[in-house]
Amino acid sequence: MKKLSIVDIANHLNVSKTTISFILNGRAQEKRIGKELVERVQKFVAEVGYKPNSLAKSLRTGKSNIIGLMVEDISNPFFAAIARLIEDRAYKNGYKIIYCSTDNDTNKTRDLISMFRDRHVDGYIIAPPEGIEEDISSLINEGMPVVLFDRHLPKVSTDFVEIDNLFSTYNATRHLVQQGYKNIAYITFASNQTQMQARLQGYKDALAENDLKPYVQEIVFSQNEELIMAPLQAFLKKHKNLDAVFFGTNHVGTCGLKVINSMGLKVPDDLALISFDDYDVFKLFSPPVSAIAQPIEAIADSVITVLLNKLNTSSQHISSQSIILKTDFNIRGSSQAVKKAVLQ
Amino acid sequence: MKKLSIVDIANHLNVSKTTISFILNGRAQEKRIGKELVERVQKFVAEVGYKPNSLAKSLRTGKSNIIGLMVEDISNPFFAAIARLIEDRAYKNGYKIIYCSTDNDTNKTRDLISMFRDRHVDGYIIAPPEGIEEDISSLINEGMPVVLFDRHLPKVSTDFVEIDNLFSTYNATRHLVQQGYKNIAYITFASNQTQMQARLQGYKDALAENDLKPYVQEIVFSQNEELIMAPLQAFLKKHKNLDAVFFGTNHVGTCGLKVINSMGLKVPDDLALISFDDYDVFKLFSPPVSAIAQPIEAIADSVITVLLNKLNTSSQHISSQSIILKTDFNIRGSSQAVKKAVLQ
DNA sequence: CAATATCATTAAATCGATTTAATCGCTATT
DNA sequence: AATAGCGATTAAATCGATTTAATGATATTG
Repeated sequence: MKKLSIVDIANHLNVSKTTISFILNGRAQEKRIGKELVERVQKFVAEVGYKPNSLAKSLRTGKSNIIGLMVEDISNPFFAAIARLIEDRAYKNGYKIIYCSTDNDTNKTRDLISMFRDRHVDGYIIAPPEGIEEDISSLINEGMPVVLFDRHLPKVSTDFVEIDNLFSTYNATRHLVQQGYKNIAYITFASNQTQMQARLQGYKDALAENDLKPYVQEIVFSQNEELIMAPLQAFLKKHKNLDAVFFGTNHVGTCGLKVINSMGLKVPDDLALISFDDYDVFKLFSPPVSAIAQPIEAIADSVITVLLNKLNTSSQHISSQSIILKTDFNIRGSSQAVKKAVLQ
Repeated sequence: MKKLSIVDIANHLNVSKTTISFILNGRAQEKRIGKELVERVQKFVAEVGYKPNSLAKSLRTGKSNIIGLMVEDISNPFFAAIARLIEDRAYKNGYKIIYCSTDNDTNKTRDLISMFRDRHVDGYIIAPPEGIEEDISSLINEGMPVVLFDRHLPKVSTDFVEIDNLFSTYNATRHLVQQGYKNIAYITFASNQTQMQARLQGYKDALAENDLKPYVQEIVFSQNEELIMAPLQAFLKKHKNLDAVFFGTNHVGTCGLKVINSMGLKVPDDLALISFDDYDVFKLFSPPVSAIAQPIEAIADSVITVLLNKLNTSSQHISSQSIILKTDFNIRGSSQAVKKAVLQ
């Protein structure tokens, strides 16, 4: 029982395949096709469960109804959650997702973009690594809808969705200062990506305003957690005077907790903590760790809305938009009184 | 600057497109095409960076080099990790992944399978929900390579990769018994899936062997964590005599920890804990929670290896295989002496 | 009534590849 | 000298849709 093609349908009904195609694509009225013919075709198509071959369709029309989604690492809970929400919205709008993890590797990303292009995806959602500016630009020049998220590329003018990174860390750091902490470290992955730089800057700004000395440790990213924990531990051991630590990403945060646990440090008596990204680990740590929660749903919603918009309006000359979303600062592990004071 | 097609190449070189196709598909020798011609074509193709249109290719050959991956929920860290590993291996072998989350919803899964089929994916990797037996069977009957994982469908004979669920919970429960715990509860999601039933059975078996009374709480799955935590909390409040709790999945485990935290229970003095699936939360909880770790890499490796095998050997009459992998029982939060005793 | 519109439908071209079957020029065989 | 065989290449069919341009039939118009 082979799959039926449009020709089979046409033959069986003694109608040309052109007519079938018109009817199935809702152009019956426009083409003034007889009402009973339309019904007869629709009935038969429903009966045998015919579905047009989408490869053939794509080949002819140039559309694939596939969106390419490139995250940094699908096994990172932040990206997994975003991907999940985007997937749902995309499917509801008739789009499928092909996804992949870039590992922030420029060459890998380049390959992946070329594979996506090859597959004729209709649009791209990308958390871009550095160095990929030209490839993205050429996509855009070809008229491809591209939405960046989590970070952006200053040299590329396109739509992107981000959070207010600088204010988030600035605000949280200021909170630490107000609590009376003096020696506040910031530990992050070494990266020139916009979001990482903005977060670092927010921290520095808050310290500078209060004439405090910054302690920054940048760690080279690695799949191997040991290689993250080792320098982290060395840093903490070197700076015995620290009374608070700010983790720049969820991954640094969990690695940091492991180190702190293994060193037997007490939170927040020995060391107060804040992490970027909120996450079960931080809520369940005892005492729970304060964290900056990104608005995952809003990010996913914005990304897909912007992209669908671009897909549906063929005019390429809408000026691109940047959406900057607010984060939530979830203060934990401090007394009720302090919470109130900070939240005003 | 439009994308080049094989015709453009052919015209430019004054050769037929047939020849180009043969050369590009490595059939030059077989077709005895002149050596310098081959070189001339290859040089030009490399020069202009021509890449065959894969849609057209798929349409003609019926192959897509796409693997459909259906997990329960990509935002669940277990599935996210598996997906990531499968993705890597697939890309290395020239396959792309289209993935989706089934939510264990039979109807949604049916739709998704039909979408995958429509896209002509070459093979399927599925963590199947119940009730999808017929759809999977029909895929297999059509000659599609299908590999199930995490669970299997008893009424469908196909390859699958699983862990030894029954032994895992049996062994861990027995450990609790040996530690002297008497009132051990098992909290899980209500599900007839094979892995869930096997885990439950392992727990029951261990208790039965020791003439202990089982306390089982089955919770209806929900996206909303409140709806998981509420019945969980009610259960714990009802059975004040419990001295240990076994969580059947990572999600139940983290929700359980939240409830236990909010109730102010001390672990393991008030309540000893074990969770299925190991996970940062359990390692960082204080004191850390014992957990059964699935061999993520081995699962992903097995799955993709089996599938690639099926894709490469066209003969469909290799008997299907079931791969059952061992888990690691990570005992935490007990004294060194006890650990040694248990591990022998 | 011839010319023109309108209707309803369809033949044929097209998308960009693969693959089958044919072609053409030579050489070897009988 | 006719035929067969081979080597190198290609014309044409095919995959399954969409879309343009055309067709035949009927209705309208001046």
